[in-house]
Amino acid sequence: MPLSIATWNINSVRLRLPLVERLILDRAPDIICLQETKCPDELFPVERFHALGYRHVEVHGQKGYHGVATISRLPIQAVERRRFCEIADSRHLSVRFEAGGRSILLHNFYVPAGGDEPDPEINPKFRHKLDFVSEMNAIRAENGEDDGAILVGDLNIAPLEHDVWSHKQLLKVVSHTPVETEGFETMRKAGGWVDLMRHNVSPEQKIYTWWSYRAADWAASDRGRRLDHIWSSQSLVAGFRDVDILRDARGWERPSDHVPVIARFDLG
DNA sequence: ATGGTGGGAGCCCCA
Repeated sequence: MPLSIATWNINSVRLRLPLVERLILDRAPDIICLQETKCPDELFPVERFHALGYRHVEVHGQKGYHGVATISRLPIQAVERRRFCEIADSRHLSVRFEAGGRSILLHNFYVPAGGDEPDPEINPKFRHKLDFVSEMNAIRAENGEDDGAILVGDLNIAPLEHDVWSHKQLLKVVSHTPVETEGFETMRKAGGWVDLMRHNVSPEQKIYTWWSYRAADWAASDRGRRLDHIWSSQSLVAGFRDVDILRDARGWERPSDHVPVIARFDLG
């Protein structure tokens, strides 16, 4: 049974609903995980997704900032909307669904960006980011209840050298500092997670999913970072097929600064 | 060598 899961930081779901519709028409992913929806739950455009064949919509939003949503053609049940660092931000939603006779838990995350100054002593946003990632150590790929798990989202960290356009120039830039990248990889491995975007791609090859709005020509300068991720439990790796990064979406009209990433599985 | 852009709220926050 084929299964495709998309993750996309949409940067306002109401403003960019036409872009999500374009993704649906082009790719028809079975499940779409959005971040930065910036939409209170009662104003989420649920009916539009129903009309497009996505009958199952779970949201965890708030006014103005943050917010995640998981939109599905397959039946899903909301499992949890977790709070991290004892702050009421809407940054996590997990759902359960069945595919190929297996029960799968799907986590959708929006990790704090962390501000500009990479010093937790003087920048509380950076402290929050480090604490948030540390608390993610509790999110395990094998949980004893499900047959597998997938974790996606805007994790706001580019862990490897070739996840950024210039490793050397970004070592002191939030998203690629050693304290972030090391904590991130430690957390991923401790949780039993496999980095699917790198599973069949050489660590020497550049991968980006985000390009800043503050570039005169994002495509020409191509100063990107891999901030969006798709992980799975070891149990789903045999069924994993490939990942597609929709770079073209960065050039769509009024784009998000992130592009959709789609993982395809074939679960027997 | 610095500021560049964008969304949402509401006279400034966050990315």
